Amino acid sequence: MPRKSSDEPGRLTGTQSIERALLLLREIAAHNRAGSRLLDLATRTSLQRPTVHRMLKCLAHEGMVQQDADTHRYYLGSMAFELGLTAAPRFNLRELSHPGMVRIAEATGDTVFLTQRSGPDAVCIDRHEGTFPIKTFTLDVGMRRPLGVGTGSLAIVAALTDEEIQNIFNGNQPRYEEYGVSAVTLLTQAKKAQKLGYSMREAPTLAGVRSVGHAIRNQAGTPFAALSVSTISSRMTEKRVIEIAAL
Amino acid sequence: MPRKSSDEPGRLTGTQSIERALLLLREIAAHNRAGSRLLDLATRTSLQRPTVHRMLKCLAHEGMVQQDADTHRYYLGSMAFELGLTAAPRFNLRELSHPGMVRIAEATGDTVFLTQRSGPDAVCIDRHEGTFPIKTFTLDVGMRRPLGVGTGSLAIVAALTDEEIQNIFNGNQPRYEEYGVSAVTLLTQAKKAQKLGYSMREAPTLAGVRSVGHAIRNQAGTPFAALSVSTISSRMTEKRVIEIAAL
DNA sequence: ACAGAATGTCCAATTAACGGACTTAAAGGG
DNA sequence: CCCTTTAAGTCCGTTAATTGGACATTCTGT
Repeated sequence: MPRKSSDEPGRLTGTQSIERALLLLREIAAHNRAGSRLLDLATRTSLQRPTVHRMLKCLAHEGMVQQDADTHRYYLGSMAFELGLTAAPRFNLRELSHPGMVRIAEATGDTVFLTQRSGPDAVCIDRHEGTFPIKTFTLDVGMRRPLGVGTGSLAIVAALTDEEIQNIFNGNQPRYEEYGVSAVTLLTQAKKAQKLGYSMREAPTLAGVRSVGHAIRNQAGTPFAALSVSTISSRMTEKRVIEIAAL
Repeated sequence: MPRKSSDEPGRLTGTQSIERALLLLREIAAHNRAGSRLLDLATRTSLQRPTVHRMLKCLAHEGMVQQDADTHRYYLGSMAFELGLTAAPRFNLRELSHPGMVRIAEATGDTVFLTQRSGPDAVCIDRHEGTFPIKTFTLDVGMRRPLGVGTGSLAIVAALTDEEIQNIFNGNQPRYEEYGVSAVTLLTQAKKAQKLGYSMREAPTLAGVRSVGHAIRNQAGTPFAALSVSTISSRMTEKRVIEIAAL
């Protein structure tokens, strides 16, 4: 029995390799700046090297990923980009949020980020720069990190039910280490955010940078995205909540 | 023996289901405006209905596609969009081409399209409107069609080797019907484009609309993209070639 | 309310994917 | 410069995952 843990019970069947391929794509996407080596991908996905290699060869052949000829590192390919272009018209959250983001950026002078939940991850899908001369670019558009890592991300988590939070934190546990956080500290921060109604934290990497995030819910009430603001000092935290509520 | 034809010889092994899943994604992308029904996808991909259904369920679960709850139609999902955002920074053809597109649009007053090859397909990745009041939007950004359908697309084909052209036309043959063209007429047009150095044709759907396209080659000399211009009348065909050569 | 057509599900047969072991290529260090 | 280490890439017998024929269910139009 090679399957070490039975994982989720609601597992769908007959699609192991597709699931694995998509897992690989997500993992490659999460490290698209620096690229990923074969072994790293195998480790991070808990798949066997030959399996990863075979799948990547196929994905590369189809253009979903591309491999740097010199470094052998893997990146997302042109087909990923093209599919994104095709899918874009149906995902207008960016356009919907844009006026709100501009308003917040103007009111605060700081940079505003739009983050969207994507399964166990959160992806930054837009960024609007403020006028304040010291800019804090803690996120790039397209950046994918495990849910809980990042202020907007944390705001989404905090807005979920306790059961979902547990599931997510359990599932992402091994991945948190890479970002220098632990599931326990995240849980504490999420609890705090639940009380406040918005998430707030000091950037762990850059001292003196503080961010505030607020979740966006759909008609059904489930949070699926978040707006967040990054500043160098701790100015205005309440205002933002009001601003965001206007959306 | 369920495999009816041995297809290409350089077939890679151990990745059947991933190949099929990506085939589905491309097919969904090619009809993302109207969406695709299960049966249509099965027909177009020559896969069995249950197989398609199982794969789509998985892809939907992972967010790569989404199914309209009412119509049951399938569309590209949020994850496709997100992967595209992540991949975008590495694909700067758009930015590189932008000045050239603006220049051509200003010089001609017409709308300019940037088309990129994607395996057996071509995808429109950018569009720049001209000032001329009658606008001919024959292509939307993200639109995916079989190579040969569309003027830019045809320019790419014409710039390939005869062997490749044959392979592509053979492979796409069943798909051309949907677009009201045949491989033989395309071959004639491609030959003509090879002589001219650029592709030109009347839009088959709209009378009085004529387009001109020119392929873009990479360092190795292989064409991977094309610029094309759409006009209502037949004005200026040579100028464009010069303009495009400047890229 | 019914027929036709679509989506969705099940499960035994079989094949396609898996992964342990091996080979080849590239870094790194003495 | 050669030798060690580490990573990438390949092979192939085993077996578990995928396949697809047949059936159930839901929707659509008259």
